[in-house]
Amino acid sequence: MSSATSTLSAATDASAILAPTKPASSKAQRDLVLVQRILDHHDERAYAELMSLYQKAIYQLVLKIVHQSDAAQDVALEVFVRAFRSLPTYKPEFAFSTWLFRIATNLSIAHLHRQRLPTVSLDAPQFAGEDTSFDYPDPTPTPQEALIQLQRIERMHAAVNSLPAKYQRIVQLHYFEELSYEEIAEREHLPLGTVKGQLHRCRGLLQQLLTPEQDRF
DNA sequence: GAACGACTGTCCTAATCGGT
DNA sequence: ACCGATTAGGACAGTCGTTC
Repeated sequence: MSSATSTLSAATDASAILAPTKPASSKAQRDLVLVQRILDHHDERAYAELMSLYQKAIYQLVLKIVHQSDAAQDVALEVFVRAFRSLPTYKPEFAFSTWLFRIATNLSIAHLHRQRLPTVSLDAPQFAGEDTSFDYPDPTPTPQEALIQLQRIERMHAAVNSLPAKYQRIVQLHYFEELSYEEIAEREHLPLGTVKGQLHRCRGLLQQLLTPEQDRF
């Protein structure tokens, strides 16, 4: 048994349940028992019971935030997956429901961030009248914008290619293959500080290479 | 000049608190 | 019970001083 599970076991034994800091409601006690059955015996029926108890409420909470039924179903499912995976870290001094709803809220917000939905100020003119429909700008670039973007990318590649070979390598790994500093250090057998320092110098060099003469200083 | 590592800053997730 | 606001903590990126 993990130490986290042990901690929960110790905290949810009879004395802890009977004498918590705040008197637990009957629902909270029922939830604790189910949680304990999952942790101690990997009881799938307890898992299913907890899920059926909160499925509808979690879905409704998520739906309120993400405003899309399909996405709400996905996020609600993710909430249960995340919750049961993190169950050993759950602290029984708080209601299981509070903890679960907190996870649901956070995952819903994270979902919105992933969607990168543009935000609209409540002070925006469209709220002055009765029409509360949103008029989002079309994110698709125009042909001119696409061409400018392409030229920028070509300039960037040319600048990277003019760097010393060892710098090219870590720039390639970090910015094009999106490896973290730690992954680069591991792959290239370099100390982490070296990777950070080299990328720091690379950025300075690239800035010089990409800044036109007349724009400097 | 380059390598290194300590320190600092930023972002994200989870936890907590207080109000309704 | 629910929800918004705030806080804590961890992970990661970035900066800078020291050493070679």
